[in-house]
Amino acid sequence: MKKGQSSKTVTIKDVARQANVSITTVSRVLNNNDYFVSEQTKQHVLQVIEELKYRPNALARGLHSSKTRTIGLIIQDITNPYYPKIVEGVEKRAQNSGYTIILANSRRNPEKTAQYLEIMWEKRVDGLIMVGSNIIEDVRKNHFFHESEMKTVAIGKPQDAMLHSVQIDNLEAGREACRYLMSLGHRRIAMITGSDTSVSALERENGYRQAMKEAGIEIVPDYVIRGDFTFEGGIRAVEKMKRIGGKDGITAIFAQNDQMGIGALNALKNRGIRVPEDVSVLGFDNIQAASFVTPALSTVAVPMDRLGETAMDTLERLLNEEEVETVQYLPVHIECRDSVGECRV
Amino acid sequence: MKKGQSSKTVTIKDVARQANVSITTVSRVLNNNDYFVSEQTKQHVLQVIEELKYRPNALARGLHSSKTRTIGLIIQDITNPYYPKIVEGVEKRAQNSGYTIILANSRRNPEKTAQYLEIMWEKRVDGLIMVGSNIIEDVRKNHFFHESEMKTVAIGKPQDAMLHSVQIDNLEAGREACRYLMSLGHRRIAMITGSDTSVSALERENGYRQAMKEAGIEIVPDYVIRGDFTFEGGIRAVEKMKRIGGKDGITAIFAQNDQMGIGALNALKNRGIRVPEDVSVLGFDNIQAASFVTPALSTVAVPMDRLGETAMDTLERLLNEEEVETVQYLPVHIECRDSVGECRV
DNA sequence: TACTTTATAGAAAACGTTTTCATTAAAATT
DNA sequence: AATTTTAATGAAAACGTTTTCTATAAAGTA
Repeated sequence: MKKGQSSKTVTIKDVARQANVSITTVSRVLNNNDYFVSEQTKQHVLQVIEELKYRPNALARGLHSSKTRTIGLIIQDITNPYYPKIVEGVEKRAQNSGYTIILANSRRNPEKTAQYLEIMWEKRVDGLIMVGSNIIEDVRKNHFFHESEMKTVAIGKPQDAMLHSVQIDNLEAGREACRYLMSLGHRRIAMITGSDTSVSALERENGYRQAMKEAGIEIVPDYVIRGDFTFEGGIRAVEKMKRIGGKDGITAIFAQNDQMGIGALNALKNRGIRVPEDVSVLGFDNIQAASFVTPALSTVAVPMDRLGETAMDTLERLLNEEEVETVQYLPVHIECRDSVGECRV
Repeated sequence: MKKGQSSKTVTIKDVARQANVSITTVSRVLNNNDYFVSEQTKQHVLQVIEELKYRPNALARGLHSSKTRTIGLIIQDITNPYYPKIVEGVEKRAQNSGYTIILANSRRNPEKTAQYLEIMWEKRVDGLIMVGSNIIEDVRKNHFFHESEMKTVAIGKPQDAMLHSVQIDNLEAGREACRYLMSLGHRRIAMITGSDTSVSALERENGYRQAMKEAGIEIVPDYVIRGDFTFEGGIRAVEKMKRIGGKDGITAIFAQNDQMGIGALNALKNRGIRVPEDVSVLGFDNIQAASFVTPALSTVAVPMDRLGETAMDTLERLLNEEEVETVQYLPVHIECRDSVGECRV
């Protein structure tokens, strides 16, 4: 423990001293505020900075400017295969433009969301991206969210039409999915819904109902089974279904997410029902596991990476005070794999 | 756009003025530095704080104290099902003790890692958790990492024995896995290795070799097939295997991660080889998809959440200047599902 | 030549805290 | 009653930047 050489972290002062200029000048070359500093001094200062490996203290900077180049990303549950892709999308664009992400994983707990918002406010994040209707609502009602007047973009459908958002059109997606099944000859199409608190779930269901109606097919109430977005929920749903396949059984199952779709696949295997020969199964989301299972799950592919990327792009434009359309829809497509086939009856 | 009432954000000054005390006093009640402030004033100030919904500016605080209550979490690829659980583990503990996470997703790019480290240094994170040997090495060699003298804990095996780390014992895990298969009567056990740059992969392989040796079984070179930790790699590996099942074919396949294990499952189905009747398949990691596939994949379960939690706990103790053992091993266990059975030949 | 402009630079205030030091009033001790 | 201790408070410096304002010297302009 020697005394003299305490390796203090190098500040702008050190650079100034070493370069024989004022800190003002250093600050100027640092910010490239070409505000009048001679090329010569500039180069010299730059060299000293390099020598000393000086990096400005972001706290000091932020304190003064109230800009932190940090954004908050609030999600429900990083463990859900749906989210990591979104996170990556956001992260990609964020890093690209010099923003850092504070990750807030609410674990579906509104209280945690509130805590995180308070922290985001304390840390003066420049903006916020939030994913999922629940979160969006939790945030919208929060005091500190309003206090901060944070620029925000939602991934998903906000109640408040004023909020900027990036979404997929769940109704249209449900409709298309259903039409796709009908185009293969299916008429007796069952649906495993999402949890009844989910807005997306409801819209997908409406899309399905609408498509059926348009095709003049009456929906047997038994064909719509409440699910909960879990693997087990998918299994239970299939167990509840009466007749599957055969002359007047269900010929196709449309699950509102892949987890349930995969659950359905497993339950069908257990009941000795072949997919897609006896019944087709269509999922939603296109998580990685969908391509791992056998038969590989056909699904409505949500562009999760693009959602993240677009959200970050939008946020950035908001932060730059540029105009952006309030709601942006991203297209889905149907990823055809092995679990959906033509109707055989 | 009225002029007078610009809703300025409320600072400690506002609280002080409103409460008719000095900012020193406010600061004192804020920090609960029970340094001499009368109960009465304290309550009064607290009330004003509540009224004004005042929250201290973390930047100003951090600037003064050089403590930001923020940690950096550097991972390779959030999209890989292995990581989200770790992230959640870290996040859980972090939030619990008032730390915020800056997420750095390096996307396997050393340059990005370097950029992130620079930012972490600029933002004065208190500590760092890094996951995976590559990352650990990239970080270890980085200038700003040393500059910052950041407290760090690695998840995985660091080259530098001085670094604190939380790990599983890959060699022992490989050994146990292999012994488990042998205990079911398997002798002709193939291994699909991980990428050859991975330290863990090498150790798991060594464990396997050691177990085989201990049992006096010679390893046919053909039985060890280079993989790359991907689903497709698992498929290709199985395609390369000559005899599987039957009198003197391979009776068990030990894949070094679940993705490859699942790939193997698919390839075997394609070749018309039954699992586990003809051949058993054992994976590694225990990702969610392992329980989704059929037959459900038996696997060496890595406690990913615990790794994250323990890492954060350790980091916290480091930050509190407490003593912590340098390396901590967490136990794995074998998750028995359907893809492994007794050897039938 | 005398005055204005312009390029370059620095001093000092500000950002919102925490902390050190000083001050006062009340209480305790002599 | 005079002194010391202690409880409660505030003023001001510090943290590391950016920015505004001021100052100088060189270069143009009249």
